[in-house]
Amino acid sequence: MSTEARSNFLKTQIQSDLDTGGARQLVTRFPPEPNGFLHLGHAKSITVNFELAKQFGGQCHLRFDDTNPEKESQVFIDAIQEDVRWLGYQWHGEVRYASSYFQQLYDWALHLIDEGLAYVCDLSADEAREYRGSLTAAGRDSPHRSRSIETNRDIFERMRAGEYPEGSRVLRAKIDMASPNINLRDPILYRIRKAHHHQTGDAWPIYPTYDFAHGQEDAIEGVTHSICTLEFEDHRPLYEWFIEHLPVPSRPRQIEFARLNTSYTMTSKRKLKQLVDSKAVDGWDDPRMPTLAGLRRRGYPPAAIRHFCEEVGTSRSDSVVDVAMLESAVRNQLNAEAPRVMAVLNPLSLTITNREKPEVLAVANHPGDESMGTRSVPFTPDLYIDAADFREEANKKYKRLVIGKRVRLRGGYVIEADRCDHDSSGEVSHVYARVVEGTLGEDPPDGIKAKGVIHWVSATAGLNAEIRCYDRLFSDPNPSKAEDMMTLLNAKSLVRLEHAVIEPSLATAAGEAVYQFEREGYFVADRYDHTHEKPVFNMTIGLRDTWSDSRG
RNA sequence: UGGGGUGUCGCCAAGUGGCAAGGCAGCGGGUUUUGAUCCCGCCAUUCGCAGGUUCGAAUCCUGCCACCCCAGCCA
Repeated sequence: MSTEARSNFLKTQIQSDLDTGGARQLVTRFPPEPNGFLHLGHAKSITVNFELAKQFGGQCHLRFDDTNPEKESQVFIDAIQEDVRWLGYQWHGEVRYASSYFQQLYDWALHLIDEGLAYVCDLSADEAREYRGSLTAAGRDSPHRSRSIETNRDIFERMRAGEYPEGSRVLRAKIDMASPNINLRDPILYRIRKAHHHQTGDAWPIYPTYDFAHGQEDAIEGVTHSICTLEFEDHRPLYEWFIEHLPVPSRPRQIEFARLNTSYTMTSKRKLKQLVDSKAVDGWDDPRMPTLAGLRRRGYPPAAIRHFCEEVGTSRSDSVVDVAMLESAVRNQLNAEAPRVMAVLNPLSLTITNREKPEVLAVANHPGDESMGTRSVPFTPDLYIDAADFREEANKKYKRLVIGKRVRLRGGYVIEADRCDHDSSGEVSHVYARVVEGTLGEDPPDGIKAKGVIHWVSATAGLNAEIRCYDRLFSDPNPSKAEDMMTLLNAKSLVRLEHAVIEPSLATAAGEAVYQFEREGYFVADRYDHTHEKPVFNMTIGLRDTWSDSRG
């Protein structure tokens, strides 16, 4: 996969700004509000900001945009930092908080009042909405718009002192109630919130709004390029208005890009919460969730997520990226780095009738990377193979074990099946086969080659394991467009296999270690539930499959 | 019907007046002790539509059309 940086409008613009001296060194920032868990969409934003800083030799800050205490908490602050680090990024300097700038923001609000550019408005929320007008009709001036500077200063200072109840008044910028851009119709700068803040405690009874805070936060930190998503485009004139009318230490610039949407996925916080609350999934870090915690538990390597974000590109057009692209990035990464092992998901007993003594085979850990070495795999007379790998009879396209035919046991001998037993319901319950001598690392001496290769595990030395097979959470490519997404849930998004058997080398697997179970897919030792006594693996992603039972 | 955006292969996406990159998906073929990987090949005479300017247009102009965002004291 190419890590070659492809051109995009952000890089072009930044290069131009750097060339013309608009900025000496690039400074970006990832500014989440600590009110929820990070998901794939955030990963895109994180990658964009950190990679840009890396590419241009600049720096990227992590700043919590914590201006609305009622929705925020320390739990999210901690989780977000862990997720950003897990993704592979380290922000420049200390973690920053919008709340650290509350005093400066307050002083700047006073500055606007003194300049006659802000006023206290006593309209209720409902009245304010009515005065704001509509998309097609201009708004009307608030009756409090012409208060004197002295009066505004006095009331605002009392707001700050906590003298008024919530909702009783707000501070507004005096811009233009008739602007076709509704964000410019005297936007609210401060509202009264008698809420305990996770960082500032009870120091403030008033809190700045996003619009009044964000650009100034950027300016304080020397952020040169404030990169956000398209829905903030209409806010840019306001962002610039504050920068122009306030004595800020630098002049940041806002640039917007299209947020990442992925098919078969949904990243609305509200809907994700619905999935958790309704128990459709097992929590915010369920392996089927698009949260970073979920992707992590699923076994998606951070490098794969980064590559995916790079490959998808950054543009300004609304789009829905095929989730197959993400899956491809994951396979790509794992193919290179995951050691190979064998595990039988649906065990079928197979007895080797011409062997009595156990043997130990040395099997390569990676077919294309000798440096990954070999491991010992016990080969005993009693084995398990997957039920799907045996048929009493089959056509020529079936390249697995068939009575009277040969197949190679991966990493071991070629065997030939002789007969099988059936259970009371007629299902095959036991297969009997023979080793074809002289086939360890060699083709059969008689020239009759094996039809294919199947994986296996010693029944006596193998370990029982729980394997959780995951599939896409939704069966529809566009769940977020649906009236009721719950009807679009994939009923088979989780299949628990309680009786899988894994090869003994896996006894020492560490939590979060990812392996390729040969011929099946990539599986990760669950970071919470996996123990050496009771192994639990999650299916990260299956191997690419260009063959299906319908063809054979 | 106000304002702001976006339209290039099934899905992303480069391209910035000189004659359509790349990835994903798909389809052929080869190698293979994973029906994986890997390797080779195929996959837009055409850039939302219609006009115009130009020797030359996806790129410039005009007019349409479609889709997305905005009326929180959320971010």
